[in-house]
Parts: sequence; C-alpha cells; structure tokens
Amino acid sequence: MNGMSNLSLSLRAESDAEVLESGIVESKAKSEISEIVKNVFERRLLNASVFANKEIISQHYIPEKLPFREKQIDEISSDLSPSIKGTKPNNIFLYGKTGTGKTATVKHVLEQLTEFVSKQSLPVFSAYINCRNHPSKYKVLLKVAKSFYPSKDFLGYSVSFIYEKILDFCEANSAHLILVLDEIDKVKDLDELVYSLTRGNDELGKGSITLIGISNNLMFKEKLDPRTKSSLCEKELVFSPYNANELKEILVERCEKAFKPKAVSDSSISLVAALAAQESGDARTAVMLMQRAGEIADSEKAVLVVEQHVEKAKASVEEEIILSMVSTLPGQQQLVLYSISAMTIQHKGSRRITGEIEEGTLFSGEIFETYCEMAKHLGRRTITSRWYRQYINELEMYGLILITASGKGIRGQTRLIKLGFDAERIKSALEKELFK
DNA sequence: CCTCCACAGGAAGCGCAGGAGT
DNA sequence: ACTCCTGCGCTTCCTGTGGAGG
Repeated sequence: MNGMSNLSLSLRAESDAEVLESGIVESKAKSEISEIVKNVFERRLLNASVFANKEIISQHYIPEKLPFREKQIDEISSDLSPSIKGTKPNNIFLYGKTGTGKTATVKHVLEQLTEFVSKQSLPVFSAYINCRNHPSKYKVLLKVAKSFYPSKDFLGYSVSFIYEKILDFCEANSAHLILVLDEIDKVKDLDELVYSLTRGNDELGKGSITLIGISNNLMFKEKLDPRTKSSLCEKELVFSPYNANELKEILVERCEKAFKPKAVSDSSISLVAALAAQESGDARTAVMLMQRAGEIADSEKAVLVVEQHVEKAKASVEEEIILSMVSTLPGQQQLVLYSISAMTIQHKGSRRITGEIEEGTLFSGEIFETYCEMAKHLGRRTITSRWYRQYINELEMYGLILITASGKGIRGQTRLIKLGFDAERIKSALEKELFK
C-alpha cells in the first residue's frame, strides 16, 4: 500500500529532474547559437510523444465515467438521497483492495450531489478528508470545521470547541453534512471520533451528520469497538477487484484520451490488463504500467507503444516497488528477507529434500537458523523466533513472500516460504540497504 | 493409539520514546 | 519542567495443531 504512494512520489521527482535538466540546457544554449539549433531539434524530438494528454493517464486523475462501478454509484447515491429530502442518510462503510475505485466512486457521487444541491439550493454539504493526512480525531474535526468555515482558522482551539462549531453550523443552516473519511483505519482514536460524530445527531434539532468510511484493510472492521462498528457500518459496500476484461476496457477508455490516436497497440493494452489482473486487479497499477510504458516508448522515440515497452515498464515498476517496500522495512526484517533471498539463490537446483516440493521453497525453521547465523556474522543482535514469525507474516502481507502450510510428507507443522519476486532482484535491493 | 516433533500464534509484560496534561 | 500515559517493538511463556513414527 505504501509502496504505491512512494512510487508516485518518485515518479514526480523524476519529472522534476527533467524540468531542471531542460532548464540547464536552456541557459547553456544562450551562449552558443549552434547549441540552440541542436536543442530545438532535440526538443522537437522530445515533444514527439505518444501522449496526447499525459494528465489523464496519471494516477491522480479521476475519470468522468467509472466503468463497472455503476452498481456502487447507484447504491451510494440512493443511500445518500434522504439528505436531499431533508432526512438523515445511513452511515456507509466501503471497503476493498487498493485501486478498486473506492475513492473515485465516492468523489464522483459527491460531485454529482454537490452539483444537484447547488442547483436546487438545498442545505446539503459534504467534505472529503483523507485520514492519512489527518490521522486523529482532533485533526479530522479541524479539517471539517475549516471546510465549513473557510475564512476562520481553528488551529489552537480545543476539540470540544471545534465540535460545537460544527454542530452550530448544522443547526444554523439545517444542514445535512456528509463526511467522507478516506483511509479511515489511519485514525488513531477512531472510536471516539465516530462516537462523538454519531452522537452529534442526537444533539442536533435540525440537520444531521453522515459518515462515509473508506478502508482497504479488510481486517480493520473486525478490530473496531462493537459500538463503533455498528454505527459506522449501518450500510456496507464491497469493492471487488477488477478482472482482466474490465481492466482492459478501463484502459482502452483512458488511452483513447491520454494517448495520440493509434499510438498504443491493442496487444499492449491487453498485456497491461492481464498483468495487473494477475497481480491484484488494481486499476491504479494498470494505469501506472500504461503510463510507464508510454514514457519508455517516448524515450526510445517510438511512435507506437508495443508489448515490449510494457515488459520493460513492468520490470521498472516492479523494481521500484521492491525498492520502496524494502527500504521502509526495519533492519532485522530486511535481514530475514535477505536470508530468504540468499538461500533461494544458493539452493537453486540443489535441494536435498525429497518429495513433492516446489523449487525455491524454504522451511520456516531453516530460514530462522540462517538468519541467526547471518546476524551473528554481521555482529548484529538477533530477534527471537516468535518475533521472527511475526516478521514473516508481515512480509507475506506486503506480498514479498508467499506462504503455504506444510501438508503431508513433512513432519510437524511448519510453513513453506517462497519469494514473491525474483531472488536476485530482492537481494541486490537489500544489499544496497543493509550494507550502508 | 499415544508420543514426539516442529512449529503457529495468542496473551502478558517489559523497556523505551514521545506526546499530553498540569 | 515535571509527571503521567500511551503506543511500539520485542521477549517470555504458553497452548494448539497436524503429521510422522513407534
């Protein structure tokens, strides 16, 4: 999850560097006339891009049409419709993996709602809050207050004051507030936040507050306080991953606008869709892959994006994901992963275990042994086996390793561990991190 | 069938850092 | 400035589990 945001950051950084570079080229060019000509032509070439409007294929762009989410749009809008009739809608909880269009769908519905209520001048107001940036009750309330009193600055006021201000706003305008809390699992004191916001409804004579919670953590709901859970999840909506066909249609639609006509081959789109579907059904990765493939095509001065560019894009994106994931891991966990990758390489083709065991599969116990030896060798402290298991589970969650339970043929209960990515690639990424 | 193995993973607790309260 | 509280990373201790072997 984090990998994605890191990735977008580094992508942006890259384009910044490009801008900078061209700036240097420009200032240099002033001194030499021949240089100017050369650079103008070079720029011509650079401008000869496969993109028509790159913005549309960036992951921050929200398309007007959301294919395969009609049902969800329909449900959310019908759930919110009481607000335009002057009664309180149910709270809604949305969950689904990353890149399944949760945020885009909600934003789309809110846009439509805002458009409608402003035409009819109805007292319905909405606010979108990304809890990653506002990860506490105080910060969320602050953000809410600010969006309804844009001119005032509540920084420094107490929680209860801000809370009262929000209620005042509802009361004074008979307003129905719709608060979208994206990445709601990031809020530290969520129980209290949900409690006070839902209790606000009891205090209000006029108006209401409705919450829409969004989370991509499927387990998160179970960890909530039962009361919070029941009030937040009055209505639930699941966003399932896209399949390859759906992804393809999404991509086709986006590519038509983002790329120049006939700049993308049909087969490359199919390949991107297939790759993304196989990974996770994540539209964001698909879009990112497509964008990267286009950039690679540009850099090769190609006029058509073909499968080859997609393959390269996949490798480059994968490498970035691995690096950004690996670099945020705690040192000991990096060592564990390093042991796994080293062992995978070492054991290649020379496993002495008999039976039906797939190539590259390791036992939980032997990895721990190697890890201990390695840590000792490097003069580092070692974690206990219990915590090691915890680390292993986390690594699986990140998708860096795959775990299967030992079945017949293996004594005792253990787990078989396999790397999720290429061993050499992980090892080299880790070496950069571990050894200075 | 029982016992042993090789773990898995829950529960409790500990030391520490950093933030909140006073 | 001070204490108090809380979350985090981790250890210790423990119970559970599925298969191998006698």
